Amino acid sequence: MRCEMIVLDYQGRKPIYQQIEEQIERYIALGILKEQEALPSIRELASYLGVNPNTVKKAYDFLEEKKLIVTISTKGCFISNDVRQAKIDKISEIYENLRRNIEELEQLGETKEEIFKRISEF
Amino acid sequence: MRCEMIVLDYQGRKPIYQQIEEQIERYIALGILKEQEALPSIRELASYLGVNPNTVKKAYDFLEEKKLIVTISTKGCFISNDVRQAKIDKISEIYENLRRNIEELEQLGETKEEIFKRISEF
Amino acid sequence: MRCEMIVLDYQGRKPIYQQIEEQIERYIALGILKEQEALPSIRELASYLGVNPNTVKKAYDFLEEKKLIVTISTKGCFISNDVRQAKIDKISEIYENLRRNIEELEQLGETKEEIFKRISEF
Amino acid sequence: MRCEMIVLDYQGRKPIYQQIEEQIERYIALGILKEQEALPSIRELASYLGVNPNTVKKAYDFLEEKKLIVTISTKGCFISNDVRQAKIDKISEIYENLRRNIEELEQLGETKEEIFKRISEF
DNA sequence: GTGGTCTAGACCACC
DNA sequence: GTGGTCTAGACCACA
Repeated sequence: MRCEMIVLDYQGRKPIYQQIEEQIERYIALGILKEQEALPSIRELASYLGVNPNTVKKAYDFLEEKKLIVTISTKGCFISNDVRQAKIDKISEIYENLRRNIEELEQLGETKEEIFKRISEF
Repeated sequence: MRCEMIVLDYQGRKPIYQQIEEQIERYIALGILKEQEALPSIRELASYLGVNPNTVKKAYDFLEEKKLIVTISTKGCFISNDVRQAKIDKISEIYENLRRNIEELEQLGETKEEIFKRISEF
Repeated sequence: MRCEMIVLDYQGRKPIYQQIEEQIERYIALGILKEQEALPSIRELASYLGVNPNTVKKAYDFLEEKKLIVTISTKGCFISNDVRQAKIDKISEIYENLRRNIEELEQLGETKEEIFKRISEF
Repeated sequence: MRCEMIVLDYQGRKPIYQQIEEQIERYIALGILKEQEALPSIRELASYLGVNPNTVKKAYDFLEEKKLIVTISTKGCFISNDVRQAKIDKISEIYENLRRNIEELEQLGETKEEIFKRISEF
């Protein structure tokens, strides 16, 4: 992974570590980051982004907890061997989002027909 | 508006003032709160919810900024005269959300057909 | 004076009594309200505007203090016999405003020439 | 920005947060505060001025709303990247003021000639 | 009674 | 260290 793939928004409420975490997670789900691929080292990414190494560490820790990456001492961090589940989870998550949005539109008076029409125009 | 219409979740990361704000916004969008209708006074709602008046005031301030309510000093706070635009904006916002979600699903390899199928099952 | 000549803005920070006071003062300076002319009674104006009589009373009191109106018990309130001074004061006040505005424009980098040009285009 | 640049008037009706807000806005318009420049931290300014941190925060919040400053959580508050529009708006606002003042003077019987004469004497 | 302002402090997450 | 949120109260002008 190249450092430039991470873009931070310093305004807004989302913590930096979470932005890093989510962007890497997204790249994995999209297949842009391949299994076993190396990630930049904590200090390299931190230095590139101009943030504290602890912040990058925190992001990597969360990703490791989700089994999306593995840390190999003295070698660095790598995308896990198997990230299929991650992809499936991400898809479910988005569908759940979709469901909630449509529910809300209905409560706001939009009919199922109108909603489908708009969606098919995307 | 009756105080009981607001329900707080003291756990979770969402600030209290934002919970109040979002619930009132939602009631307005749904038409449950009518134009010109009075809101509970800051003190009354704060005391009912067991929170500080400043917290309620902050919620009301944000709603006023969005032109959803007007506050008349020494009289109280009221739903705005014309709340149609707010409803339209809310609907657009959700559709935009929907669009982004579907786009992302496609990037994750889901076909339009699969997506439509899932949606119609909701 | 007719009650409809007073128009209130319930939003905004300016107190009601002060809005009433300033509008009457302005009408006097402009010569729309003539010397010796009768004002509406406190309760009449209050009832028309939908405000508390105390609020109108406060406005009238301030005007009386400035010698712009006189209260004659059991008869009502009238514009004073001589309001020339009021007019002169008002003009001075506006010129002072003008002076401060131009000073500020100069500090913002506008030259005297530019300012004069803009003003003559009004 | 140095704290000493803010001077408060504890008498008078103008709220403290608004005094802070207006002075900073003014320094920005005058170019004394440069784009991207750091502001004093909320705590630092509050402590220097002897006011509550919330009061300073309120001023900063309003400035952020006007897009004059940006706040980066855990880093501090900074003048925005592009502040030109703010300056242009400020100038327009003052010219509009000027226009209304002159209009009013004319209604009070002053001729354009008299007005110009007085202005050129400033 | 109402909202507007402010204090003196607390605790939190983040960096 | 920073800003974000919140408390528990105060006092004020206004109506």
